[in-house]
Amino acid sequence: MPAPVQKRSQRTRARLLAAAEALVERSGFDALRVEEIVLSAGVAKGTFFAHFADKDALMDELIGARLDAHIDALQDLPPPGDVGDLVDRLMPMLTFMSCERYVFDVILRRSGAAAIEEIGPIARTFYRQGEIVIPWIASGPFRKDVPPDVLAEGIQAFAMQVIALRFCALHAAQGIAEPLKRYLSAWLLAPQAR
Amino acid sequence: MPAPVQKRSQRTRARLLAAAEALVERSGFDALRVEEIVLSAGVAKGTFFAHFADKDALMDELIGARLDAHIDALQDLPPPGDVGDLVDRLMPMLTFMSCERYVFDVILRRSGAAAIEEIGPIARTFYRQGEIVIPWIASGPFRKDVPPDVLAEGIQAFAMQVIALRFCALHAAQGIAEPLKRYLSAWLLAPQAR
DNA sequence: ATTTCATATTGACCGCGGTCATCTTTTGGG
DNA sequence: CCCAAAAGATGACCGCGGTCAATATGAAAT
Repeated sequence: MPAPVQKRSQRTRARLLAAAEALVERSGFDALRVEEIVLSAGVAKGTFFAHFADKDALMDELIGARLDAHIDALQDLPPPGDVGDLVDRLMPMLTFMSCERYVFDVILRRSGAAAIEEIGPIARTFYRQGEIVIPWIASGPFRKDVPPDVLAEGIQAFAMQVIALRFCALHAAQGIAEPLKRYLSAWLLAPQAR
Repeated sequence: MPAPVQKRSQRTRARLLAAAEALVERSGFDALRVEEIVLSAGVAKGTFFAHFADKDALMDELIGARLDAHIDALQDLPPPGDVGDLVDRLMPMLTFMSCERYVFDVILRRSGAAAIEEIGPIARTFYRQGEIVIPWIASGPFRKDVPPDVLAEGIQAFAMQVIALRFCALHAAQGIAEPLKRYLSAWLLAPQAR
């Protein structure tokens, strides 16, 4: 982890990531086992933990990569025309975030930086999402009495809330988009505009 | 767990809870080990899991009890005069929720019901909190263009957001109350009133 | 080439949550 | 009072994440 210097080390790390990716492809994130990864990559167990602080750090990498791809797709779009637009754009990412309970748990644990210097991939995607959404909010048809960065943080808070509720049997029936649109209409629009 | 019938069973369960409580008192929630609990309670390990589905279920019980005490303190109060009042009332509970990272993790996992029939203590406290806060919102000086139950859910979302941010090194410095007041001022007040 | 030292790798081992076949105790019916 | 069935308790065992002293391998210095 602390700056891999030898190229052998880089290859090993790449093999571990590739093996993990393949296993996830086959049976999902929740079923991923460190033992299977090292077996498939042909290295010893200890080697894994020489490259990743713990299993969560690997998940951070894998999940962060997918989130990043979703964020990339949002880049360079014009501001959304209304709340429905906004939610529709976020939906692919939110759907992935809620594809497995375990995935959402990892995201919750990792969405904040563990330390100032070492911000993980997932935490970085939250930051990137802000960078994209804030200008949208600022130039779109949304309330102006609250700073756009605060509104953007609120969007993340409500998104997490909706996903969390989705994992309860009580709320599993309704999807993510509808409740989120309800929340964000209240959050992003000035009363007279609603 | 499925309706304890014999009184011997009830005593064992009570001993387990008492032992766990004592251990938490001494060294906190995070350091709690099932082995220590059963050792201290004088029962076998398997017995523990005959009374609690898993360790989380016990934590649900312990943490839920403390949350309940905080909710009790809110009962029968008049509506808060403003957002600051509201946050001040919630602070004791939020402070407990953020006393340990592990405690917050358990609350996150358990705040939704696992199944319709079996709502855990923590999920129940979230419901209770709603029952108390909704009338406050409805009769207090807050915006009326959004139903009070939606506003109450938003309060919970923002509270979780603020606590989650507190566990990041980047945001640890600022407390919980100030950021929460900022969010809730934007959430609960109509623009012209701010 | 040989030595040397930082860097990588190894795998036996540990901690701890959770399981289950087996044994013990309680209870209700005769 | 006795006995069978249900309820409860037991502890050896397992899965899996994570550790660490020992070992191997690269690369720079002589």
